[in-house]
Amino acid sequence: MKSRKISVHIADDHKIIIDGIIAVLEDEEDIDVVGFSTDGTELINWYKNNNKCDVLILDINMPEISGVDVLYFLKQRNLIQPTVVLSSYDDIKLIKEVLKLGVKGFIAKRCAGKHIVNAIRAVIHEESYFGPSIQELIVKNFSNKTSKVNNEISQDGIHISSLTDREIEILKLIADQKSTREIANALFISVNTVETHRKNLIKKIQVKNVVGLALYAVKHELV
Amino acid sequence: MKSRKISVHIADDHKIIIDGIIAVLEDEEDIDVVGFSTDGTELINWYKNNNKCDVLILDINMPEISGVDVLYFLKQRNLIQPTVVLSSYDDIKLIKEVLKLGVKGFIAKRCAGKHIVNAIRAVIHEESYFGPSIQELIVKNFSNKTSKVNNEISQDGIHISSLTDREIEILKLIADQKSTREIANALFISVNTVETHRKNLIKKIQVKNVVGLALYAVKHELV
DNA sequence: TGTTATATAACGGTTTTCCGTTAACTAAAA
DNA sequence: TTTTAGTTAACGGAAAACCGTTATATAACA
Repeated sequence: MKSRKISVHIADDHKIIIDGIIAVLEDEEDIDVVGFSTDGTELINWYKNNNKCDVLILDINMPEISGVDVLYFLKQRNLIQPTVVLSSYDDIKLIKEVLKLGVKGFIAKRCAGKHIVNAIRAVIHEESYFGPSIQELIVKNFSNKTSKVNNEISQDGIHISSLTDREIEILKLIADQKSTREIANALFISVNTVETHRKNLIKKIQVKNVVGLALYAVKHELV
Repeated sequence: MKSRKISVHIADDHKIIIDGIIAVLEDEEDIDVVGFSTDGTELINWYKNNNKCDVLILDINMPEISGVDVLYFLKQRNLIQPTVVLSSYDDIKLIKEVLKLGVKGFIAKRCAGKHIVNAIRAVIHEESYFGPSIQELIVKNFSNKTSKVNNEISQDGIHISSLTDREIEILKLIADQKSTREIANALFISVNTVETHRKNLIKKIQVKNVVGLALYAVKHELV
């Protein structure tokens, strides 16, 4: 009656995390780590070489080619498969994006290792698994849906989900060292409009200046 | 003839890394993980409660109280002990700083897990252990000591070691969203001087504006 | 003893950011 | 159908950042 082991590929730019996850999974008899990648390019090449696994453990924040980029690559080739996404920070927008890409597992890195095991077992059966902090976030997001306090400050600062798409777009460009004029030209809007957006961002995020915006962008992995 | 196990405490704000290291160390019969902390405050409290371990595995980049802060705390209380420092980025200034604080082990997180085991075995015997990339960096730093190309651009951008202490000090304050006037007041120097430093920083680091400086500061864990 | 690196400071001019406020248009939601 | 959220836009004034350049003092180094 014993079925085949679950094969897992791990992608993370920190080798130490890969080794850690491998070590955690070694204790699980039904799970087998069949490969790993330390950046997005490596992972994509792994797929291009027709390698396969049952579950992909995917870090979002990798240099050059990010985890999200990899997911878009997989979607393009109809290779989307059971995946557990790892992220340093909770970000409801990111969760929504990877959810749309068919990802069912989502875990913050600060969570304990056992959650990875749970997540693997869940996604292999097409079930969803969210780490504890993510669950909270989703619940909060749903309950806030109709409330008017969406833009108010929570105990740990404003959440990125309260920024509009346009604001995030402009925030990214600011964090890319673009001046207001450059942003205006890039988006075909007025300099005044960009200034308004910047002003609103500074107010919403509650920082002092563009430096604060850049730090926020880094923290939420927008750069 | 068999001696006591080496007791280890692990401090890292990513629980998943802690669990990973624990799993890696589980395979080692002579090493025992006796505790862990997910931030600097927790770790300091652990020491305040008179807990002890043979080797401390210490992540540098933790929120609120950083690994370096913890080392200063330990130094103040003459509690400096065999320590392996973990860092996401190589930074010769950081290495020098922790070396001065008595740290003998230094590993980049991108390194494989086995290096941690090697490092633990080294520092417990008062020997030094540097991960592969760190070794390279140290060698490069020594060979560059007398050369004049110290400030030139390497393939992956300028290295933090080419910034002076004062520049790093000012860079930190800029990344802390302080204005030029605020920095001048804080350091009891002229606004003009701070502007000169900022200008030099932008030129040296090859960025466009303060946003670029902030990003650089984050990348090199100065914030 | 020159040479170099570092920290300090000044200055005039330009550009950009910052701040408050107002307002029009649109699409979606109550 | 009003209300709300989001995007767009404008304006005037203050503050800050940016840029090139120059210059002095000091300490360390060759």
